Amino acid sequence: MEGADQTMARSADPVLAQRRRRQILDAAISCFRRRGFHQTSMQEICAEAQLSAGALYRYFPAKADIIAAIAEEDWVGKEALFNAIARGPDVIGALCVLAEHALEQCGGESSLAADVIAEVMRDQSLSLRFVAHDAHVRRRLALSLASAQRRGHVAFTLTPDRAAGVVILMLDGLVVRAAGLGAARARPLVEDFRAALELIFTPLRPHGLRTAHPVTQETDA
Amino acid sequence: MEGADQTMARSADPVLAQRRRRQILDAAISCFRRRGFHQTSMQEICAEAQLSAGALYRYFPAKADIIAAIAEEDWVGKEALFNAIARGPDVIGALCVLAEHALEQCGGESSLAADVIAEVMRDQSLSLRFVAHDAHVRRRLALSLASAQRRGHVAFTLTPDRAAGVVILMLDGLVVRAAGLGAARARPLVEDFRAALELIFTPLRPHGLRTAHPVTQETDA
DNA sequence: ATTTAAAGAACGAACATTCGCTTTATATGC
DNA sequence: GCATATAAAGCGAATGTTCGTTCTTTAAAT
Repeated sequence: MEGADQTMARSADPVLAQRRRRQILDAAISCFRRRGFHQTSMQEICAEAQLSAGALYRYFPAKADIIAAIAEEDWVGKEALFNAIARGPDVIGALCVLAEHALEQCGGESSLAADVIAEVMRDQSLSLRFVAHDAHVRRRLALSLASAQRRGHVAFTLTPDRAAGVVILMLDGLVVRAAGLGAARARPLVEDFRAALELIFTPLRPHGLRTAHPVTQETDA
Repeated sequence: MEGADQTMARSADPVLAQRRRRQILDAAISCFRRRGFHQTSMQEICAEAQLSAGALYRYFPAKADIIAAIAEEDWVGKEALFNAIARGPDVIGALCVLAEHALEQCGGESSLAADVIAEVMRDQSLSLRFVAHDAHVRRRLALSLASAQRRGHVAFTLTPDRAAGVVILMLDGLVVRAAGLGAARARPLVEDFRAALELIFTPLRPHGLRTAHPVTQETDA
């Protein structure tokens, strides 16, 4: 066999490759936000990334792979957020922060949430990953809620799993409306979200002293 | 100037035109469900509708108009559903029926919900219509809930408007997850939805006999 | 000298839309 | 009634563009 250890020029640097991938992903995210997955051309992404088509295709073999990478990144980020939640006593507050965060991700510019879901519906490998991530998030949130209940930070009558389901339902709804209405118009919905949370999760005083009434004052009957 | 009132032949029949529009819309919906708005070609829609491109363009001047018509139709349908709700005593039941209905619309095949939202984000005229329809639905639901409360069918501590916001949040979440997970996997979420509703809206006995506690009973403190 | 990285022109396929033509149905003149 | 003029309805190939991707070439670094 001819030379395996001949001259060796310019070893492939994985850290530089990772940097390029990030640069491409950032450019793609920016373009996709502006025009959506299928209305954005590869040339647009190339221009935004200041890279040629040939170079880009060295890092992502197809457009679908860019989309998949963006979706994956999004889900991993969400998992991290959910993992960090509800360690403190103020579970409701933490969930509202999460809601605000979700809202701001769609702020000003368009979010990719709708595009990602649309893609998940039609791409089987994306679908599998989505289902897995979703199950993980729900399980994690249920555990956190159960833990918070055990520590006496919060009281609720639902199963932790069901409670997690409800919370996720509302958060997803928030994301959709933020996408459809824009962040500004969707912001008041966070207060609706909070109000619902306070009905579902009765907050308790850190030392067991209960609050008077978890909800708004009554209107006339 | 030659004949203005010469012979007059074959008057344009608006009912036939409407029939053709429907045929085209049905074909487009079918295609769009399968492949999404921007991955479906006009030729595909023509084939599905068994119509030539030239004929199709007589009824819809552009692809975007087909999309807009489908979205509009969807929203009008939703408004009708919300208008009919909560006339009876079982508000929660009616809302769950609505949830089931939303779920089944995505059953088996993909829904267009995500595609529509993605389009709304980037098309200004669509966005205006969406905001209007959304506001209308929310107002209507709030009125229905207030009415049900006045009649003693249900009791809740939230503002009717806030309550409506929460319900819509959850319903939207349901639609998204039905789209992402498929109808089968999303079905259990309807029970979560119902459980949440029962915490927010305490059902009352038809003759005004109130149930014991509008909110959750307390756990240990 | 050799290999990686980048470039960017080139590729065929597919796209939304248009256009000139044909068919079809009807209202009129005889 | 029949022929005919008229316009709506429909057709489908053609249009020019744009697409995602590939390929050949060049630059840089070891």
